[in-house]
Amino acid sequence: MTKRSPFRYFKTRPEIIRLAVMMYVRFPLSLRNVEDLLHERGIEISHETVRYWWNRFGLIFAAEIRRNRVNRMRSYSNWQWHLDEVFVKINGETHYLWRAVDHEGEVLESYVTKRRDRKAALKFLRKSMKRYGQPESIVTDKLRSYGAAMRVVGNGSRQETGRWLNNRAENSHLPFRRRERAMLRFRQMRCLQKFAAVHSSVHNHFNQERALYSRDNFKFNRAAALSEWRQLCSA
DNA sequence: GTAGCGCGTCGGCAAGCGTA
DNA sequence: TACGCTTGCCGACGCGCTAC
Repeated sequence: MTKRSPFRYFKTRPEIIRLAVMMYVRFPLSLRNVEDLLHERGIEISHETVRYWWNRFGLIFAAEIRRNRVNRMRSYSNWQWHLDEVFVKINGETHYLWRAVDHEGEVLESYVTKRRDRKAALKFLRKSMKRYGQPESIVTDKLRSYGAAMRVVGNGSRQETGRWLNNRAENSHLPFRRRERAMLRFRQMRCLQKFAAVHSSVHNHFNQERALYSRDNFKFNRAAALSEWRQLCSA
């Protein structure tokens, strides 16, 4: 069975679509910023087209990035997970974005809920464990919903809590917060869920932790990530 | 200090156009 | 006819300015 290209029917070249989606998701740019930057390169499209592409291809690209990483045997570590949640306002209503991060700072899972209770924590935990399996230990803040949910799934003994232990998860919110600020706000819960999922995949893909490597290594990894991005959905 | 206002920018929607 | 894409507009919100 031959796989049909998701770019079929599109008038614009796939590399331009990939570029626009990468600009919008990876950097704190608005739809209109992307429109203007592409205009500078002689590409005439409207901000609505950028939104249309990102809606159409965001999840497809994110899924392919995840698949590629698994295929390259970059197994997601189950040694230690860090869980944390942040407030996100949608039309004046508080929602919660839950995140699971592994010990290397790689975002494993993002999930949006309206509440912060045991039920929400349980749903998030089950979703993460379904995809990545059971971790050896889970670091959380002192929100009691985590403990209650972990007792339900039978790994209550693996929980570690501490004021500073969870900085890794807290730090993972920073790029998201920067992005949220640029967008000014999210309008819908499903939009936030979608953006969080795609943003974490793209952030994982391009995040080279430049401080930990030599300049040469960093440049090599960055070029490899970009080259891989340019191949997305090209098969 | 703060309340009110106007402006600019944002994402999002609906309708319609152009093209294969 | 189906689909990609544009246009025009909307409501929400942040920010700066002004008056009190």
